[in-house]
Amino acid sequence: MGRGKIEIKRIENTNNRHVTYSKRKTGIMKKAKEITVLCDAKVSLIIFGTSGKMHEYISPSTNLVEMLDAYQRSTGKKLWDAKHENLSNEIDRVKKENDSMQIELRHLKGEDITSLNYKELMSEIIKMIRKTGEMLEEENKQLQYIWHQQEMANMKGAIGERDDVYQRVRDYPSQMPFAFRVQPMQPNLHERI
Amino acid sequence: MGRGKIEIKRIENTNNRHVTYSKRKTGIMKKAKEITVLCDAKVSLIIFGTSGKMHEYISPSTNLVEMLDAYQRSTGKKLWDAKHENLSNEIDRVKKENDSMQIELRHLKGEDITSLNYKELMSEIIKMIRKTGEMLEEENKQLQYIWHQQEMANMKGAIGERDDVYQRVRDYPSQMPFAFRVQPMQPNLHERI
DNA sequence: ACCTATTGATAATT
DNA sequence: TAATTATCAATAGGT
Repeated sequence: MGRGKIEIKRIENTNNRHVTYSKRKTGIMKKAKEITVLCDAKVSLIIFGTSGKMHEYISPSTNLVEMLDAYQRSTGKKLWDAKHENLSNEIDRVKKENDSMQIELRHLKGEDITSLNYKELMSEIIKMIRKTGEMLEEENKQLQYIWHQQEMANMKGAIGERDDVYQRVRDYPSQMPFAFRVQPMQPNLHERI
Repeated sequence: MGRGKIEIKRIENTNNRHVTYSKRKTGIMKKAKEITVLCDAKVSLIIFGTSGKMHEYISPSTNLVEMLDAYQRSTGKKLWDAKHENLSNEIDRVKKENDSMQIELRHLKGEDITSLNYKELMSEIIKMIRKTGEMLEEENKQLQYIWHQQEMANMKGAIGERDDVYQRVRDYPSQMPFAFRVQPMQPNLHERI
């Protein structure tokens, strides 16, 4: 398009190259503006000439950051530098820490396993401890009762009553009168926990 | 440049607009390539049409990130500061979440009250349970031993030995031979917790 | 998509 | 540089 056709290859004559750059730069900018208006397009155009001078055109309906966001969404390419990566990585790291803490919390609260919370769980443990203690206390009472019975028998000096004592032991506790049960030797066991 | 002059304003006919977009997009891309080759220029061209489809051209001698770095150096505008700030804010947010969870965890584990962690606390509880069990088991053994001694005494029918039995009970367990100790009636107590 | 009359861009010249 | 202009390139509208 000019006084003669030209090959598309680097223009070696410096002056010619600069002149052509200037003219074509104007032309491409104009084209960018035109397609923006005519076709509702969004254009980002940045040109650096050999001199290092920069020229840009951005469609008025947008801005460069928005364009680049759209670019990344569209291509999946990441434009960020190392700083950006680092920040993203730190977010990931902290989020993972977060997750594991959340899991630990859930475990402690027992939500995911027993549907009991921490307080309820502790209360269950304490009940179990008390029950264990009571079972052993019952044993003690039983033995103390037997001893007591035996003492009584011995006091009377009547050897013949021994069979009766054995009988009572076998049927304990159903037949043992409540009045004979002794107090536990660790009466305040549960308060100590 | 066509069969008739056109005004540079939005083409309302959708089909015409899309056709024109396609043609002019091709044209501007070609121009970008040409100025790149002819004039040693570096071009970044990104276009989004109304359909949302993206097209780009970057001079082969460079890449988008390099172009944007040059852009920032050239204009002094910072393209990524906004992004960085957003990321930093998210880090802060997540870290705060983290902190409050850590506080909750410490409360649950009782670290702030007893300076024991959860495992240590549980271990203490289990020790206490065992100790409780053992104490009661000792009591049982003691009573069973006494009963056993009394039985022996009764078997012999010797009432005079009674004082001796009382003596042994008072000094228990230091003087009681190990061989006389009976097995606990709840041998697997600790495993049940 | 293709065609082509017509406008637009620009290379060489001044 | 800037203006001119002959020529080539791009494309609007029609098929």
